[in-house]
Amino acid sequence: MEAVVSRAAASANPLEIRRLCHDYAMKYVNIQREQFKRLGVTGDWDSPYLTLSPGYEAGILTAFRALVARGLIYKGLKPVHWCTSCRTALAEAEVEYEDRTSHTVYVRFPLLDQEKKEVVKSLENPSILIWTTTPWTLPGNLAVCLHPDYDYVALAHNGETFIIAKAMVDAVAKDCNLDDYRIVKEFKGRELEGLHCSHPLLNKQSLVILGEHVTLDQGTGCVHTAPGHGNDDYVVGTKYGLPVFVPVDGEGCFTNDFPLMEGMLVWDTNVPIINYLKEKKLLVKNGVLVHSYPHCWRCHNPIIFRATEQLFMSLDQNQVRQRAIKAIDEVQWIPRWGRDRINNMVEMRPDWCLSRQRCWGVPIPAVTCSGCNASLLELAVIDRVIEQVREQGTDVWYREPVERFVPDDFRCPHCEGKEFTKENDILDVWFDSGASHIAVLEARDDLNCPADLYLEGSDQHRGWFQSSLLVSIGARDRVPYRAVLTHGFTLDEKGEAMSKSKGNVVSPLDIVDDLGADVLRLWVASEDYRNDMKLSHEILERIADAYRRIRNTFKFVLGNLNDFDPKLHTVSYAQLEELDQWALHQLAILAEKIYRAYQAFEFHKVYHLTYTFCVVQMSAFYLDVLKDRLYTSEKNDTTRRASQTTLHYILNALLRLLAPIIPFTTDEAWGFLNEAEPSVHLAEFSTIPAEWKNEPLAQRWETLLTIRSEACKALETARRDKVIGHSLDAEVLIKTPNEKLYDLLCRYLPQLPTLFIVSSCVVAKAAVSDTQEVAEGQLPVLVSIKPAPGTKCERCWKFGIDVGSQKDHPSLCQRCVDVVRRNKQ
RNA sequence: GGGCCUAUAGCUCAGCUGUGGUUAGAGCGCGCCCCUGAUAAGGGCGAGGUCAGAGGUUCGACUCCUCUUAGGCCCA
Repeated sequence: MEAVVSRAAASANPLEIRRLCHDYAMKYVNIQREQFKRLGVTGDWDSPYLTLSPGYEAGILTAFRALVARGLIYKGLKPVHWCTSCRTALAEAEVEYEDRTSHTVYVRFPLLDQEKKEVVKSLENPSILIWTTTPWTLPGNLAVCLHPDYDYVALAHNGETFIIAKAMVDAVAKDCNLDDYRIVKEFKGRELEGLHCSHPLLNKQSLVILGEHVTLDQGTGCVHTAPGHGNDDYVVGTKYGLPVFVPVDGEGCFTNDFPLMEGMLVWDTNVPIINYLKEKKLLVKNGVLVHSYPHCWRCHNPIIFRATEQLFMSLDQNQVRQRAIKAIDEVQWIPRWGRDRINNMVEMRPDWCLSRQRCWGVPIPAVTCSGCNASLLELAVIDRVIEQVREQGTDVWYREPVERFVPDDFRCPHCEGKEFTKENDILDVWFDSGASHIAVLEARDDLNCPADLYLEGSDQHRGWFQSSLLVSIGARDRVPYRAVLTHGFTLDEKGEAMSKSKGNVVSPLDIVDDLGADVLRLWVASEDYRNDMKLSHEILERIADAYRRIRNTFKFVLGNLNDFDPKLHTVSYAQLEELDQWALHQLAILAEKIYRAYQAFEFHKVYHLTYTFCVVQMSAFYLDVLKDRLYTSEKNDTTRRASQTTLHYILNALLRLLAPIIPFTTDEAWGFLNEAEPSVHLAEFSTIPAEWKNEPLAQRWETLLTIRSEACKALETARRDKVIGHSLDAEVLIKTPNEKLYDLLCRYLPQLPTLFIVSSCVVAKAAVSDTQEVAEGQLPVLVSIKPAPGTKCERCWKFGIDVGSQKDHPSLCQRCVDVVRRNKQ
């Protein structure tokens, strides 16, 4: 962001850049806030915590102060991108890659102590051959790095021996015109660890070390290593305890650490160095190469890697690392492998480089003594900074003179000096976010630390989760969170990452515009977020279908509750039909499973459970069967009111259960339910009465449903044979040899036509032989279909022999006649 | 190259979790049919996987181990 803003305002001062960055950030804060609202995200939108607010900034510095007080902050050298003409460090985003022609050199590093290792003892004038495109970094050389597991060879040529990687022999021999060479020895890289070579330019030694970063795509497999001039070199050098040697100053000129060319600009030394190596017979071959090389985005000059003083948080002082690793096991990681992921990262990571050479951020509250040039981090100074930042924000550091932050009686502890200048660097932004448990949780009365849950994508095991943990352990010696949940990433239909260049990006905002926020939310809920989630046209289409189905179920139930007032018409549980009790049993089971799924953060199970419930239990069975009762019974008939009571319970519970997932739809439906709470989001998950769960009843009904399914199969056959069209055209005959089944069927005989949605049913005993064909595991029943006897009642559509028995209602069955007559009264 | 993760029907998920064992389940979609009093709806029936691939352990593996392939996140 600072780069974007700086490019727009070329020659702005720090305060101006900071103002532009602030406005830029606020613009996106507001955009994002509106987007979150549109997505139905719950939040305290009027008082978000913003890392750029004065209170938060003071919190960041409070965290930093605690680390200083515990002795965890130190200065060290670390290589950064450095522009020699701008005299400044560059962030990754400020580096642009352009083609550049570089000098390439093959240089021999003669072995000094070949007698120390058996494998090289007998070699004649052995040296390790390196290749580099930056000859000017050779003065900074401290080591030669080999891969421990690669094969290396000793290649004899003209009375001397070169050591290079076996895989590179052909390329190197060709490049260096080594015609008749012989391979005299072969060994693994690790066998040479600890040997010494003579330094090509300085009167010192170069250590042979091992590193996994060594590659075989270019060079010799032996890497010239200058810890002050490269990140890999720095990291591997640190492992071997090598110093960070930088013979180059801020203007890109050699210091007196390389007396031979002291004061010369590094770019001007490549040729002199090559000539010098030639003289010393150390150069095997030189050439040129066009390759992509980092340049400064501002002045377009090539940049260098140069170690500069940076501020670090130590992880091994006070055993921060060990304590963090111990603390990781106090946290619940969801999914569980998150523990291994962050554990490995904390175990392996280097000390945290906290300083950045930028101006948009929280300034490091250090002062430099003008007398002795010592950089000072003093608690007394930091406290004054915190105090003023809390009131005025961190601009105060840039706006006010240093005297405002240094107590009058303060003297440099090294030289008693009393003149100081302010530090220019800021803190890493990961420190900003990593301090939220101090800047927010500790600061707000309505919040507590540790937090119940941190929730982010799995990339944050290296980001926020880790920075929070390290700041928290370092500054407070406690975990910042009790649980950490991570989700995967959204991928395209093939499971590949979305990117602009691939053109497979699907914007969530477009989905919201096309299908609505609840459909997008339903999709999120439907996927198992613990893995990566695929998004495609088909998937969205499926979800939109499912959404409509759920919404339609709400609509259907609401329509049938139109004349139902729960206060007046509710029927007691005991008065409900068994079918209704079955439905409430199913609801109770569903609610139980959903509670469990929510508690386990398994939202996709909530989706699948409710969706299947709406489709299978409700739409395809209960609601379908209920239509006869709802449409043809007398308005105030107890059984009709019983069905409405049940529907009311079911919808009420469903809306509460789905409110977190489809908040807009459930709240809209809730409005028609006339409940006490004005919004479903103010209602709680309902407690399901214990009596609703009725296992014996459920088991009887499971059998009935199995028979129903047999009946449906038979009805389908009859439909195919043109015996019937609608199921109400049919009479079902069920025969079974099984006593228990027969008794069950007789017991429920009056209800069977309703359950099967047919006009009549007949149950009969069958001989055992009749059902021998029935496969094992299936119920021993035989179902046959014939057209229902009688004529069709105009009102309830059922066939009956009693239709027309009343002269004043020639097209109605007796049941309908009774209802019609009573309604007239 | 390293750490961690994923791979079950067209789609989304079950199953496999330190406890391997009859014909691998569901819903959607699809096909065919019915209905028209949930209608930019509703109902029924049906066809689809041998569990990414290879090898191993075992009497027996989707389920355990190894490798390979494809993909993801984070590093290098």
